[in-house]
Amino acid sequence: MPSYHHGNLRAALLAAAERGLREHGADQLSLRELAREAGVSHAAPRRHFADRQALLDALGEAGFARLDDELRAALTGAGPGFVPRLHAVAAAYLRFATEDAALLELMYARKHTEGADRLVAAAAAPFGLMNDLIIQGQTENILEPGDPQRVGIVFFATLQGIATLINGNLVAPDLLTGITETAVDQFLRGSRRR
Amino acid sequence: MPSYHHGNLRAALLAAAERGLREHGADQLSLRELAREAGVSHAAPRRHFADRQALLDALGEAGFARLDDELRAALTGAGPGFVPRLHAVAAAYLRFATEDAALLELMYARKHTEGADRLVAAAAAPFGLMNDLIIQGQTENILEPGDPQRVGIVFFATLQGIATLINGNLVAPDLLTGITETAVDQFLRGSRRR
DNA sequence: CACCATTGTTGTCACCGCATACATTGTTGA
DNA sequence: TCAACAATGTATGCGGTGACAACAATGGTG
Repeated sequence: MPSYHHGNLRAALLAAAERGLREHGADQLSLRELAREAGVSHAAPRRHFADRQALLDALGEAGFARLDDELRAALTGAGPGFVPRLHAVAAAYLRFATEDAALLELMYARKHTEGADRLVAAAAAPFGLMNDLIIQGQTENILEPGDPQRVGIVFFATLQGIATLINGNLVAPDLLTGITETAVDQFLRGSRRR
Repeated sequence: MPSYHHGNLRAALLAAAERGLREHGADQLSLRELAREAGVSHAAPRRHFADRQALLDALGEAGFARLDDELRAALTGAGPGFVPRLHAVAAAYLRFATEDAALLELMYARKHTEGADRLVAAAAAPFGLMNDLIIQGQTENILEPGDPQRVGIVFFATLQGIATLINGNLVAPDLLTGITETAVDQFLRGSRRR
C-alpha cells in the first residue's frame, strides 16, 4: 500500500523522463504521463519542477554532467599522449551524441527561461575539459600557439555539428567514423605546428 | 466579405507560421492559432498539412531552400577566388543561422516521420554547394586531394555546430566573428597543400 | 450540367499545462 | 511531547490543443 509521500519523487520523475525521452523524444514528454508512471497525481510534479520546461532543463543539465563523465572516462583510457586523447574525446563525444540523440537536442536547444542557467553552467565542465586538452596540445608543441578557448570551441562545435547532421538524417550514419577521423585529421593538420 | 474558399491557404499558413516561429519558437506554433490568423476554421489547415509535424517539416524544407539561396548569393558577391568564397559562405551561413535560430532548430531536428523526406532532399542543395566549393579548392591546388564530400561535410558541420553553441547560449554571441574566422583558418591550414 | 475533387465548417473526444485550494506527512524548536 | 511550519501530496477547474469524423460549399472537368 503506497504511502501518501512518495519520498523520492523528483528522482523518479527524472528517471522516467529519461526513459521517455529515449523512446519518444522530448515533444512527447508529458508531466501527466510521468506522474502516472510514478504513481502520483497529475499535479505532484509541479511540486518539484516549476513547469514542464524546468523538467526539460533538468534533463539537459544531467546530460551535460553525463557527457563530461564520459569524456573524462575516455581520457583516462587514452593514456597521456595528446593525439590519442583527442581521438578518444572525439569518439566518446559522438558515441554519446548518437546514442542519446533526443537528450542531445534538449541539451543544445535554445534556452527560453531564466531557469536554464543551471543547464548552461553544467555545460562549462565539458567545455573546460576541451580547453584543458587544447592547452595540453599547445604546451607539448603539438598544436600551434593561439587562443585555446577559441580553438577548443571550434573543435567542440565540429563534433556537435557532425552529431546534428547524423541525428537529423542529413548524413548517413555509416559515414560517421570516416567523417570523425577526417574532422580530427583536419583539426590536427591545421593546428599542428610546422 | 471573405469567400468560403480561401484560395491560397497553404501559403498563408506557412507565412504565418514563419512569423510565429520567429517570434515564439516552434514549441508555441499551433495549427489552431495559425487558422485563426488566416481567418479559417480550426480544421482547415489539416486539408493542406497531414498534421502539425507536416507543417513543421514544410517550414524546414523552406529553410534549406532559403539557406541555399543565401549561400549562392554570398558566392556571387565573393568573386572567383576560393579563399574569399569560403569566407563568404561561412559568414552567410552563420548570419542566416543566428538570425533565424528557431528555423535552424527545425531544419536540423531529428526526423520522426516519413514525410520529412522532402526536407532531407532540400538539404541536398546547400550540401551540394559546399561539395562544389571544396572541389574548386582541390582543383585549384589550394586544398589537398581527398574525398570532397567528407571534407565538405566536416566544414558544414563546423558551421552548424558554431551556430548551435551560439543559439543555445553556450557561447557568447560576441565571440561569433572570432570563432568563425578561427574555424575557416583551421580548416584551410589543415587542408591546404604544403 | 452533373459529378467529382478540393477545400472548407462544425462538432467531438481525449489529452495536456497550469493554477488554486485543500490535505497529509515530516521536521523543527520550544 | 507537541504545536507550528514546511514540504509534498490530492482534487478540481479552466482554457487550450491535436486529431478525427461527418457534413457543406465551391471549383474543375468531361
